[in-house]
Amino acid sequence: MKKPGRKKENTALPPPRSLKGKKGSAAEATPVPSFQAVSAANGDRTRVVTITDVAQRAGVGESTVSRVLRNHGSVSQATRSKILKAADELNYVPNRIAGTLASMSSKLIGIVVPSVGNTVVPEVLAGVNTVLEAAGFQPVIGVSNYDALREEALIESILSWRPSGILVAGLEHTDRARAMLRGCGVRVVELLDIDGEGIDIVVGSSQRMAGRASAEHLLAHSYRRIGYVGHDIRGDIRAGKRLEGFRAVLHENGLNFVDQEFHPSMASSVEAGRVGVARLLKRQSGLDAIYFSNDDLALGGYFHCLEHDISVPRDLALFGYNGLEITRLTPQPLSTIRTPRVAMGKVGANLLLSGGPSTIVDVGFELVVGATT
Amino acid sequence: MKKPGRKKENTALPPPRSLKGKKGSAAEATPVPSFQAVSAANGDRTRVVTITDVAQRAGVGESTVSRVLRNHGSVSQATRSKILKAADELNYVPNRIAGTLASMSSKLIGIVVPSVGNTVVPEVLAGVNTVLEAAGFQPVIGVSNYDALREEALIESILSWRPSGILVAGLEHTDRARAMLRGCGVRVVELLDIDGEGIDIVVGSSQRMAGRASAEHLLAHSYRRIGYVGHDIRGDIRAGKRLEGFRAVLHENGLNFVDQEFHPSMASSVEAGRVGVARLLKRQSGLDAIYFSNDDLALGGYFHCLEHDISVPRDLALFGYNGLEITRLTPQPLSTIRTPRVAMGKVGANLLLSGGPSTIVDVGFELVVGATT
DNA sequence: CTGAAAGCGCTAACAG
DNA sequence: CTGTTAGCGCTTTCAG
Repeated sequence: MKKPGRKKENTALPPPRSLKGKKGSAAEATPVPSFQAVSAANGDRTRVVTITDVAQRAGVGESTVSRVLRNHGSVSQATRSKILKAADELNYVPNRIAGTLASMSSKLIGIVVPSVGNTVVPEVLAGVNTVLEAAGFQPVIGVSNYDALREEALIESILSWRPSGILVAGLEHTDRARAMLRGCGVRVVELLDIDGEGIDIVVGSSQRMAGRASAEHLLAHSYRRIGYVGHDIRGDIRAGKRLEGFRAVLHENGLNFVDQEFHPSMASSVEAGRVGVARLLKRQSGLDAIYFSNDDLALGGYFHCLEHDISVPRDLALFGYNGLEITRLTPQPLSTIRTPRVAMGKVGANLLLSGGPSTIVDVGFELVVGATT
Repeated sequence: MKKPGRKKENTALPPPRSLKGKKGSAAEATPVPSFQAVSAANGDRTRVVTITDVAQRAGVGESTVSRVLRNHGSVSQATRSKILKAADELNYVPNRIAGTLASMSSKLIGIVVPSVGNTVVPEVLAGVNTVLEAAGFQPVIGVSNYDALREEALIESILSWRPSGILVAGLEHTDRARAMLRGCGVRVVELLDIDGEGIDIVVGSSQRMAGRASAEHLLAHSYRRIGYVGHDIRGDIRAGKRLEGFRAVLHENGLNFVDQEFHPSMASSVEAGRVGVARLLKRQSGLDAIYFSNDDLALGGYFHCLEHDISVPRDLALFGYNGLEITRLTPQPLSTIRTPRVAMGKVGANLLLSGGPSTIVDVGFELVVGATT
């Protein structure tokens, strides 16, 4: 007699732990020895409740249970409630891994973001999440830390969960990452930026135009001796594009940055802005305005000015990017460019789920004239 | 002839829209038709490459491919490279859904957080992620918005992905949520707070003690007419506990809050702090210090003072909670309580994966005496 | 060192 | 309306 493959254990199924100790918080003296499902080798192996258990308890077939639980197909009210009751009593939690494999369509959505330094990414995610949740999807997230190779690895890893769609930040990816996204067979949304070639759906605003708008604003306000303070933008491609746009306008007007300072920190930060401005001013280049890679840095610069009694914008004008909530709450609201991040996330997620054609959505940006220019 | 079961569809799946107007960036000449797929079975159905395809191409059995790909079990160098080559050529991306189902152990970790308003949660997640990633785990995240029922739903939903562990914020959950966490059979980590009854592993710091320490600090500095500015703390239980601790100390000293202001906003925010302080001061209660539910609020209050030339701390002292980076970069560093968030995340994730016994880890906090008290 | 085959838990035809 | 059954793609015995 052959006995290949794994044999189904016949271990006695311990009564489905009815945890419901009810009776309130405090009490609850359940002895739970060492949690983790009593992996106690052999002996009493704790098995998780399956649809089969529910079916048996309700005295019906598995498929009927499946129908009821997914609320799909018609089932008599009587059977339905019988099943629901059984499921509840057994504390049944469906196994979506199995469901996904069987149905070949998952309720997982992959998301790869560059960082979670400031609130920009979280805000976008909040928008995305609103939509996903309403549609019953669960996000699987990866953080690349502005590292293209890490991003590539994350994409591969996430794709192996066979998500129904994937959202990534920006348009720049390694060739292999792009190839994977192209070939994975699911919708791809690239968020935040629209300057470049997209894969499928692109939702964002032009970084270059934002940079240009910032420069034009400063020039229109007669600032001419402009400096730049940024973080390490080798990885932050979008910050680089803004800088490029800004610089282009300067050039078109026969100008250039008078001085600039790059903070070696990878992530943008308030501190980088503070330090950068301090250094720049120490060099006495006679600046009348500073353009920052984003609001975090601008905020830092602004704090430096506040502390050192540098009158803004009389002595020095400041301009950032993002339009973070905090920038309109500082003693003087900061001049910046605000992007509709939550909306961007919602739009992206909606397009991802909607199944429409590939598109590019420019959500635009708004130049916020604060009191620092 | 019976033909039950599902027949494999032959529907032509539309090729994953190649938005690409080609011409791409530099290289990209790789003929990679369409990544991971196109096993163009019969017809032109875009089928995803499976382990079977790799096995066939390499002329070996599936199990051998599995062994090589998981780097588990011994395989001759020759076969190994043959397989690796085949997998590469086919652009094979393993299906972890299937793998998880078969092995009954996933590389997914569930995470449920209350919000992503400020950087507190992202920082904890960063710590968690560092550890998870290094161990090859992928986080599945849910955001509860400080809503216990939503949290319960999220926990259930996440548990249905059969994660190998789950991290949640705080110790307060609905009875059903707690029951699910207890009975799910995997390790559970409760982060941020340690004041209460934990389920399995608890990593955080005492909110109550933090509140007490704040009060003691202010009293020690002779502030007596203290006010409170907070957001809607019905949902933010931890803020409530801090307030409770603070108030307890006041009572023990025969004092009480002179006045208080709760901003109806659910999430904490800089604006709530600004508005709250403005209202409080308008009532002229002769306050000499204000305790905030957290740094966001404190920051808002500080900005109000800066704008209205209220000398801090001479006219008014301010005290927050969290120790966000920005609080030490404002013109005057804010007095606050700093918690080791990244470390907390790391510790939590490590314990989750390590398989040790249930424990409670108090990561403590540090009272940062800034310039606002 | 390698292959065959039996499931993992669930979904989706298909046949009552 | 409901049960039966054949997989989903992979892992894991078990037998060469």
